[in-house]
Amino acid sequence: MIQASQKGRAMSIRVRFAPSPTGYPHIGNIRTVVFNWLFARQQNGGFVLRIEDTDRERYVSDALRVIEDSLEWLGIDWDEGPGIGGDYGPYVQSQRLAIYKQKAEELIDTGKAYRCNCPTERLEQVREALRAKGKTPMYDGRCREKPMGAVSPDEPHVIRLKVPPEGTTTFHDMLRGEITFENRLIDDQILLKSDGFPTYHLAVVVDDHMMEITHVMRGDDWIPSTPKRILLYRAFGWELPIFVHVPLVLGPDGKKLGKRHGATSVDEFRRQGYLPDALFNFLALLGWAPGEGEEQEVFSREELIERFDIRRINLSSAIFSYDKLDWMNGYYIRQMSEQKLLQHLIPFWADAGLISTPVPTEMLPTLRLLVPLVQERIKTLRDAVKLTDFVFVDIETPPVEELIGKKMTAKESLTAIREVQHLMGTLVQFTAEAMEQPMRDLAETLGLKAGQLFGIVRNAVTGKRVSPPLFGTIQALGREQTLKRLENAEKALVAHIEAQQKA
RNA sequence: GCCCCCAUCGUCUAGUCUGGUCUAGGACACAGGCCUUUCAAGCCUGGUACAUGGGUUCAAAUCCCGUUGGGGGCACCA
Repeated sequence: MIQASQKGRAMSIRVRFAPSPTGYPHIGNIRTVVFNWLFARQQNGGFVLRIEDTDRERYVSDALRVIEDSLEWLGIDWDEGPGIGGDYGPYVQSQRLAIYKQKAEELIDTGKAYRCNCPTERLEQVREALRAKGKTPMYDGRCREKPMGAVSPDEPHVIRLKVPPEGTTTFHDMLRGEITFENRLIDDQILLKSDGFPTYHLAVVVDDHMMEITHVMRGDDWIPSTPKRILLYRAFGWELPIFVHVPLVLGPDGKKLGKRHGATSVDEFRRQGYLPDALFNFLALLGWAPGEGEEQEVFSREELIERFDIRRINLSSAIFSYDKLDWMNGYYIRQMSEQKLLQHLIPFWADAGLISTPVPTEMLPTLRLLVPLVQERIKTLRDAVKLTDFVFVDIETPPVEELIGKKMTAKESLTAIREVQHLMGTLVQFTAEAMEQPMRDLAETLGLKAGQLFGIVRNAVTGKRVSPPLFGTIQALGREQTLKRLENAEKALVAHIEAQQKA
């Protein structure tokens, strides 16, 4: 953690991630967080985590914990925030209510805001009427016209911003330039709700100002409501931060990524067996590219920090490609040391109920044998489970058709199985290296292609047509299990041949 | 409905700001091939894109305008 910035460090940039604990952080928001974090780390600036828990109705109790866990898992650290504090705290908005209230009252005193006690039903009616006329639904300003004091501070009410009825409001976006809105289409935004909590607009402006945030980088779904906040900054007489609206991340259907798109929360990606470094790399490249003819796709965190450039963020939204993420994750897996991969794999085997944790010492050699076998075959860590489950649990003897080799009879297959049984039973060293050549020799002796023989054995021993390399698999399985499964296969073939003869 | 943003292969993108070097490059995915005990991995090859109409210019993917398309927003939600 770097020391929280002092006011004197005017040169230092400060950005923030300000999630609302109404759900788990999803991958689209996190992509924007990645941009913020990369920028902060590159500029040696501050990265602030602030919790915007001003919606009491949608509050999810464990969301804060999951948000923190997700960030930590992805290797995104923050310099100030809940738990660790900082010079600008508290960093949880529900602990700052007095500030927002005071700021809202200030605006009433200066004539920039007013109290409104219109009931919800009336507001809905007003909006509906405007909608029916094809106009933008918004508040009609009834309470705005009332004399000061008409709505008592003691009765239930909200505080609204007085938006100029005419003219335009323009702000500068670092990526898009000037964006202009007509004031007559901007609603008299509620700043303070009747429950005493601020709305997003008030809280974010007050906090970004007080916390000296220099760059407000967020999704471009916030563009249409930005003028409301620009007006707020002006009402307070505060300097504007630099606005950077980054494009949204879309689901495969082209719509804003959300709960309906299946696995979207960071937590789900973790559970599915994605590596944090791979996900981070992928996310950094979603809507941003180093350019300059660069064709590299895999970047270390350090490289990304070094090369990230806000100005190179794309303007159009990007569809989240699970295919490319899978490829990248597989790539990272292949780059990993076997020892490291083993450590990553253990929790997944354990979750599947295939092994217990802590891993029993006698189980470790088996796992170590399995790692190189699966390493280049899996795209996610969880893929290893299906690829190796037969090593840990008993298999069903496969249907007899699977035990008969290509272009072979049942009898020939039976002979082959018996020869393999003999071979496996008499091997001095039960290792992949020791069995490969004898097995190849055996195939030749039997007049079979290696593939024919190995196919039969693969089915007999793994119960599958597709498996990791056969000899490594057999070694991992061990002599006892191998012989047992070969015996079962032999019995199945014998039964099949007898049945054929009777018919 | 109104407002705002955006527009290069199916997808992520390079190239657009500083027009010519772009018969548009890379990656993922897909197809074929090689390798091979299956599946992968790896290597090789292939197809697919400047939304559209008008300008400006000797020259436009690149600049301007319209159209179309896509997305987002219009709450006492963030």
